[in-house]
Amino acid sequence: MASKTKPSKRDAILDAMLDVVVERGFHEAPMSLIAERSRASAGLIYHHFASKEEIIQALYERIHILKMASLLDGFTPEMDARQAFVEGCERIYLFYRKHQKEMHFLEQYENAGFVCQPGLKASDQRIAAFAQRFSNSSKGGVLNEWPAEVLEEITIGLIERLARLPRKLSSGVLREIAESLWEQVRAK
Amino acid sequence: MASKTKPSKRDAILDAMLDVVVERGFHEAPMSLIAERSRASAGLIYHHFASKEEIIQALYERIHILKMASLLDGFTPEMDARQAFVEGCERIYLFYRKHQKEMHFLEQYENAGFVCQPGLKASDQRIAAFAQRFSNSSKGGVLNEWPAEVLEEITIGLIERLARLPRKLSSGVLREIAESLWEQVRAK
Amino acid sequence: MASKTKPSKRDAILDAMLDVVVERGFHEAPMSLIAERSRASAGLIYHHFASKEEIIQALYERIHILKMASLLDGFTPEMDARQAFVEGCERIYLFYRKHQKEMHFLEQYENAGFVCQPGLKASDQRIAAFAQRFSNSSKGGVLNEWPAEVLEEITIGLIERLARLPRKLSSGVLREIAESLWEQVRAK
Amino acid sequence: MASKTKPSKRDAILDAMLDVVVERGFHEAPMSLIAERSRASAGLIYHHFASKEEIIQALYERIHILKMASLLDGFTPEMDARQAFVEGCERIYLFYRKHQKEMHFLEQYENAGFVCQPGLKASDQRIAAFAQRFSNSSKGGVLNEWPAEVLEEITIGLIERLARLPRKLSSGVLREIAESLWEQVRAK
DNA sequence: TATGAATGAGCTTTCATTCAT
DNA sequence: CATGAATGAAAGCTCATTCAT
Repeated sequence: MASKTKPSKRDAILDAMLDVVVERGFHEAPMSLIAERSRASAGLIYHHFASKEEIIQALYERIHILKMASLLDGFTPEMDARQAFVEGCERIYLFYRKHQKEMHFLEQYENAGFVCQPGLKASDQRIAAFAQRFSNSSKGGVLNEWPAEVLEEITIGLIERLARLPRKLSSGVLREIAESLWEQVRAK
Repeated sequence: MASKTKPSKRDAILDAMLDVVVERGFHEAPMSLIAERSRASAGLIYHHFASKEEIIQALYERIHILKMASLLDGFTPEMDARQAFVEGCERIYLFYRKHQKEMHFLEQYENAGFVCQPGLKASDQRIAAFAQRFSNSSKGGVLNEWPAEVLEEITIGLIERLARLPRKLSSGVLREIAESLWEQVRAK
Repeated sequence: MASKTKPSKRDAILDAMLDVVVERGFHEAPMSLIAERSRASAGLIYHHFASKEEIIQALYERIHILKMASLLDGFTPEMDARQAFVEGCERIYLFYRKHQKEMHFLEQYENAGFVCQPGLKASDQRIAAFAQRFSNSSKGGVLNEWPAEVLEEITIGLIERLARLPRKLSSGVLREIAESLWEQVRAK
Repeated sequence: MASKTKPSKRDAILDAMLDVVVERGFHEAPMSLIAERSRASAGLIYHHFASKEEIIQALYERIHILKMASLLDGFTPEMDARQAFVEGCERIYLFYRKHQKEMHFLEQYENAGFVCQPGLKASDQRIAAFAQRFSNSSKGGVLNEWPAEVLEEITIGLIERLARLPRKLSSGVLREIAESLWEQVRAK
């Protein structure tokens, strides 16, 4: 299972799962509802996926890949660090606004005790380049000496949280925030 | 008797629910397990609570109150703004470290589509004083003109995220971060 | 149990059971509701009665005795048969109107598969006299030769049904019916 | 296949419910027993019906329709009133004898506080013709001036009761009774 | 007599999953 | 690829009953 089939139904099932989990939570996401929403019969769902768990994992993978692609999108190691950072923040913010459901799903997935499959992280060498650039200056990066997890929370993590707020930030305020964050985390 | 102020099964049930939800997520939190962990029979649980949902709401309330109390703890309107902010960040961080389970529960609760009942917010006039102080300078507060939700995410929200990281921050780094945040959000 | 105690609570429990069963049926008559309605605690109910079943049986007995007393009330073997019959019908009709709840309970009790305790029937020799009088003429009674059960249904049984109708019959119509019944069942 | 017109589990479930309720009453009719008797799993029952209540309502409907059909069976407005009445009584009696379980169910259903849903009464214009014929003479019917509910109880209602007696009436006695009832209720 | 917390078997119902068609 | 009737273990919950106080 989980192989590449005619996209339509398989994707419809993933879409339905995404909608239902975001609307109602992992609890209260019965397969019968997934079937109804995706207009697929119970049998067909189990033709595409071995179990409910597998649907969730497949959805997680789909979203994770999407997210990573967006993170790297437009980034090249040659860019000016400040510019890369500020523009990156703006790009990520817009991406998250466009994919609020997906990000909400991720949040729940990570909180609800699902085990993130290995093999997804660092699947790309571009990620390594990105991570290297945005690391502590002592490790050759452009950021200050706070722990890496802190830096991640204070930048991408924060942008993610801001994107989940109901109100959309104006591009002016967004840029101000991004620049302020840069001042906060850049190596001095 | 007469000594221990009712450790009461009610609390044991709430404790069990907290543990189970944090360990396994809202899905995978069957009542039978809550019963076992709290050493209460199914019947007794429903003697104290009308439904599983109600247990979760009661737990949410208990935690919310705890959190609010800690937020305000040690705060007086007479304090210097900077000092109140920095010390507040440190206090909140330590509180969150001490109550990681509770905070993990809150996270899940808010993400999983539960409706926070009203009547919990602004239960105290001290909260109003606190909120007034840490509002935009145009509203008489000590902070800059970013939207209130942004300011909340960038301060308390961020501290909460940092506290959820596995590694504990040293008090030095914590203070550095708190001071940096203050520079970021104070009215200029 | 089931002994004579201070009447108040014991009767309150029986009254509550009567009300609840009539309102909601034997199914949907939980002890918790009986407790609430009778303002007695669960413990107290079980002080008075050994089980739920016993409450129902005690209630049945109470009602049965009441019914039998009313049936015989005013009847003497010396009366003219026709007069005894017609007046009896009227008296029974009025009794049933006054005790609609009790009669509704009886109906359910008999239909729902409860086993009527023996020892209640023919507890009185007056009942025997009554039954003898209103039997087939071939057995020395004043009625025609239809089977006894038929005669019972066509007389007392019918009056009972009429009393259960929402609308109260005028005394004129009631008397007409009673007289018509007499013509139908008397020995010719 | 292609021969038996879906003896379908749905009907087996209704049959099982009928048997169990008649044998043991609405209380004491657990779904587990219905499942066992109908040889359907719990899940399948809830695949066909939304709830236990719905099974009972569906059964009530099935029986009600059966009953109405039998009432009208063989009746035409052209028939002589007396003949229609007497033959009708005989037919109904035999029908009730043949469907004692169904009638017992109806009795319990109506007594136990279930709400008969509308939409079942007067579903047929033949019922209207029947009701018109057997109404008070002042309304164009062939019966006397007693209230309609009284006339119903004294005729169909009574026949129903007689059919519920253990002993079967001989056709001679039955005819005698039917003729006697006709004398009682016909317009004079 | 009186309470009500506590029990636990059993209730109705749900739901992930299977399989004959 | 597609259906949906069917399964059965387990879920949330109820309720008659007990017992320490």
